[in-house]
Amino acid sequence: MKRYETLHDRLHEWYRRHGRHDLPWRRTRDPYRIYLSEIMLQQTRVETVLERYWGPFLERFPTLSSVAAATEGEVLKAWEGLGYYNRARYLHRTARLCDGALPRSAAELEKLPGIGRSTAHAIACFAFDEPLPILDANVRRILHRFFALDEATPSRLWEAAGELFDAGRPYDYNQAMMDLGAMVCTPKAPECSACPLREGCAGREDPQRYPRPRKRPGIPVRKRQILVLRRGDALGLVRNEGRFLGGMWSFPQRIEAPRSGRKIGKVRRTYSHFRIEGSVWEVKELPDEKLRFFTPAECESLAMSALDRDVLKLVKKEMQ
DNA sequence: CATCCGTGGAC
DNA sequence: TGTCCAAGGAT
Repeated sequence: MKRYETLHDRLHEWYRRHGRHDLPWRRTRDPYRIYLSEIMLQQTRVETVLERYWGPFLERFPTLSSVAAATEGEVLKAWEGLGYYNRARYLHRTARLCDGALPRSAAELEKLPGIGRSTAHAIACFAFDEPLPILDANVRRILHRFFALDEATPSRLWEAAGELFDAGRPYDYNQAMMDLGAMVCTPKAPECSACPLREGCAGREDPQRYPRPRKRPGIPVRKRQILVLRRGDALGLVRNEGRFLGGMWSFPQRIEAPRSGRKIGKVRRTYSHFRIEGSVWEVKELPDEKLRFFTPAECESLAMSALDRDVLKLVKKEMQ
């Protein structure tokens, strides 16, 4: 596509000068590390991954084989605090499916659990130089503005992504677009005057108009009773099944308050689509529950959600 | 196509 | 405090 040659040149020059070249996953071609970064960064801020997860996780799991050799629980533990824990379970499944090495094409990568089209393209491009565009939140916002799209289907956005794509320098193009979206073409106050694509941008007169903001339904509040059963120094926990916090250990929850027990505090937490307001009770008995008992020290090696970590903190205060 | 799936920072 | 949102994918 000759049409965007000048804009591509400006984009690359902007990226050379302002890009985040020090990001650790840009300083490696190790497919596993690139893959891990793409999974960690799904719906997660760069700063969070950079500061709290990248180093510790790689120290514990330096290779794809080391992930495959671990239990799911161990991988979840290393993922603790990052959220969207299905990512960690898919990572574990993928590691076991791959037997040491990731496939080298986007088509094969996309067949693996937890890897969709955009992530497959990202890994294939960044690790194996396959010339394919990505379509993350940054690129999507740029495309909405560049082509003045109020709203667009995924199909239309992929088409737009392919149109603006620079197949001649796929690695730098994709990285540059993500940086541009994160640093210049931002959601709230885009700096169009600093944008290397401004001359071709159909939306630059009113960038805030694109994309049209999605109506967010209010999230419901779920009131829950959180039950703490002690057996000596040990606490009764259950392992979540299903997709919500699947594989993570939690204090049991009920809708109804216990008939007897002592209230020791409150916790609240907002998830992606609901909020929990929990009353924490110390109870003496808890029928019909598949409990396993762990001391607070043993809990440190279990994968627990942020809410259950808050509950555990309350309980430890009570036990002193 | 709509809904589900966490967390914490910015404002 | 409430709201938005950040390198998406599975169902």
